[in-house]
Amino acid sequence: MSLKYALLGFVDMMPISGYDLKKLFDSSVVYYWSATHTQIYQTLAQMAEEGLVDIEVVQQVEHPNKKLYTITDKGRQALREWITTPQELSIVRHALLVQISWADRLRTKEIVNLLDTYAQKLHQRLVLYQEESQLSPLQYARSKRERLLWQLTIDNGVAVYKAELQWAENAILQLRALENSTSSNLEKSHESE
Amino acid sequence: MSLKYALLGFVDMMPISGYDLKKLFDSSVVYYWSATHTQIYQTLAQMAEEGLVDIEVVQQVEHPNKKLYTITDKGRQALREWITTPQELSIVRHALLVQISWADRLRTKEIVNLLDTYAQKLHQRLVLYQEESQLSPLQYARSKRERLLWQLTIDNGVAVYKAELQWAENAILQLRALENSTSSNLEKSHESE
DNA sequence: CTGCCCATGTAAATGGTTACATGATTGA
DNA sequence: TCAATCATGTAACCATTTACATGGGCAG
Repeated sequence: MSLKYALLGFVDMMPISGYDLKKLFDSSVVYYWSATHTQIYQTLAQMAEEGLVDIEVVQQVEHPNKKLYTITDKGRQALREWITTPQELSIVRHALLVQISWADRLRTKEIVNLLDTYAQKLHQRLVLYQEESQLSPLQYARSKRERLLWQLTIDNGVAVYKAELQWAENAILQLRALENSTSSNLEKSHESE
Repeated sequence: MSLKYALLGFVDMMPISGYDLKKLFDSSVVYYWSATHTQIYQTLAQMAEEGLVDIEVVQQVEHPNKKLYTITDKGRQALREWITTPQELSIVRHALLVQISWADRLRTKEIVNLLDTYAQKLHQRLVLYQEESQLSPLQYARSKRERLLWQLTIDNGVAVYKAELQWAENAILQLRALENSTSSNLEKSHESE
């Protein structure tokens, strides 16, 4: 369960509440994992049971009380151990590709539309990352080395999304080319074979 | 739930059993989704309840009986509708990037090791896809157009994994460069700042 | 006075994996 | 005789999402 260790790393930087962890996870810098507040609160509770973190309740007047989580020695040790354990390649679940593989039922126009919508979303995401990588948490890095590591995680997102974008644009070209070649001597044909 | 429609597309090609669907999903051609047999059997049962598929039990002597699933008109309609519905970008859950982001605790050698192990796995996967794309189910495509679409799903995997590979190799270079620049006038230093 | 921020939680459902179970056939 | 293939399933668990719940402070 990687979420546990994603959280633990932040807790190791500073005592922090579940609420603030959620905000960090929503920032695009932590693009490589996401979680709902429900899951974060529950995972933190579980980590406390396992002795990886300690809880300190901070009384507040103008706001609801908050729980600050602090890493323990056991937590620090568990984190270090997990970090060095090789992980399997992530399992791919790519809804668009499921659609593409059965899209022969659609008109070329519709398929191109699917790909184009996808490309637009990729483009938005890319812009977000490239902007974000200039500002924000990267500056809180405690060493040049840590900043490089954080930059690398963003670079990964940029690299992957750029590859997907190129793929989508190229896919559109190939589909159009096929359409032109097969319906070249027919007016507005919708036949597929 | 994309699994339902991934299954439905195959069922629309030919009457097929859960067992054979599992085999298809395990072939690397369907790289974009995976499922255990448990999940496939249960999803098929659910699809039957919803009236998307019909079940025919085939009695066998030398082997256990099997259930052949056939698509219904309702199923065909549901599939077409889902295919044209734009999906959100997949949620990224990238365990290696969680490790990288907290890896300042490790020696450069250990980080490089992580990246290198990852790169090797990517390489294996890439070889698999590029081999597989020549043989196998691609030949069962019912039209030139369908074959192009299936090829595109494989191309996507190849493109993404190539991008990740380049990223990993580049990351190793950057880490080594940083190490050389910061410990240039120290013998075997392990300091990070 | 509307809606967002602060801050945490419970309950229920969905999606997915792992373990356990059966039992005949076939090839090394 | 050992393991794999054929073929399906249940039960329990883990991971994650969605919906529901509370309640004061603060800005437009």
